[in-house]
Amino acid sequence: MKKMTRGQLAKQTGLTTAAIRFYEDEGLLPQPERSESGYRLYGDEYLTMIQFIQDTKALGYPLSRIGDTLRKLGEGPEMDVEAIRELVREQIAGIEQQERHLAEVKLHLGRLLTEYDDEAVREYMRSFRREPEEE
Amino acid sequence: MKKMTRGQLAKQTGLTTAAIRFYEDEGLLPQPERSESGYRLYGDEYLTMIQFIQDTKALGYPLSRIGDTLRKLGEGPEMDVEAIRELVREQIAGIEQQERHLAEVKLHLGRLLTEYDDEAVREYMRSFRREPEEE
DNA sequence: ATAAAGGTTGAAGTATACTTCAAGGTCAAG
DNA sequence: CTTGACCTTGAAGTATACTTCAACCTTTAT
Repeated sequence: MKKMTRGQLAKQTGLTTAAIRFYEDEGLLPQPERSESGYRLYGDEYLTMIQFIQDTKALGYPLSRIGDTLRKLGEGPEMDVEAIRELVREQIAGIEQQERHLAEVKLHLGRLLTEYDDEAVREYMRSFRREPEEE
Repeated sequence: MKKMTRGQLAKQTGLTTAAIRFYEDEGLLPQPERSESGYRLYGDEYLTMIQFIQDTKALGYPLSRIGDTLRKLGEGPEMDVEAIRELVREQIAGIEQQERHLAEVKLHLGRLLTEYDDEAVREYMRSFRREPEEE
């Protein structure tokens, strides 16, 4: 398998080299192999891990938590498969909660476009303004 | 209409009083009316605005952008209704993109639970580990 | 063989979103 | 009429997630 330098990995993933370095420093990514001269050599497993980081970040999880999960996933064959499934289930539950929230907000906004006329939109706008001050 | 103090508004919205102050300082919320003694008095329109901030923040928008939108919404009756509809459409498009992304990630994770057996899960775990280094 | 492009390190800087501190004024209850 | 909860302000501090700087070494192309 061909290994990548940090710059190549950055290009593949859309991250900056500095961001990859940061993730390594924070323990989200394990230290990769090095070449004779000290260059880091990243295998394809780094693409998988970074994909996981990007997906999970999009769900709003902090890097600290992502790092925890990622380290558990990498713990090795001695790790309980059921524990992994549980991690995955948690993640899915989080996604579903977010889906419900999005649907709710979307419904609210959508009504402005479909069910209401211009006067209703003006009304909505008024709810964002201070009422006329009566002295 | 009864007005609230900052603490009451905080309780209603789940924010801290310091966060509300911060939003005012940043221009997300307009300066509210004051009592004789200088206490801020918030009307119900602040509940609407803070709900909007919380919804929009959940979509991943930065406060700066939320502030822009919120100020436009509050600009007054002279603002073009079509411009408001356009803002709302943009917001909905953002939600839909996020929904698609969530569905994709969920599908990927879901397959681990339903379609694959323990060996497949182990395989997935292996993709998070460095391959054995051959010298 | 040299120059540009890209790699290495330690360390400091930035942006976002708040929180916490300090020092004081106000209000409602007992 | 004082105590405690809550309000005010300016200013500094914190957490997260990176980015940028400086100084130097390696690889690739001409």
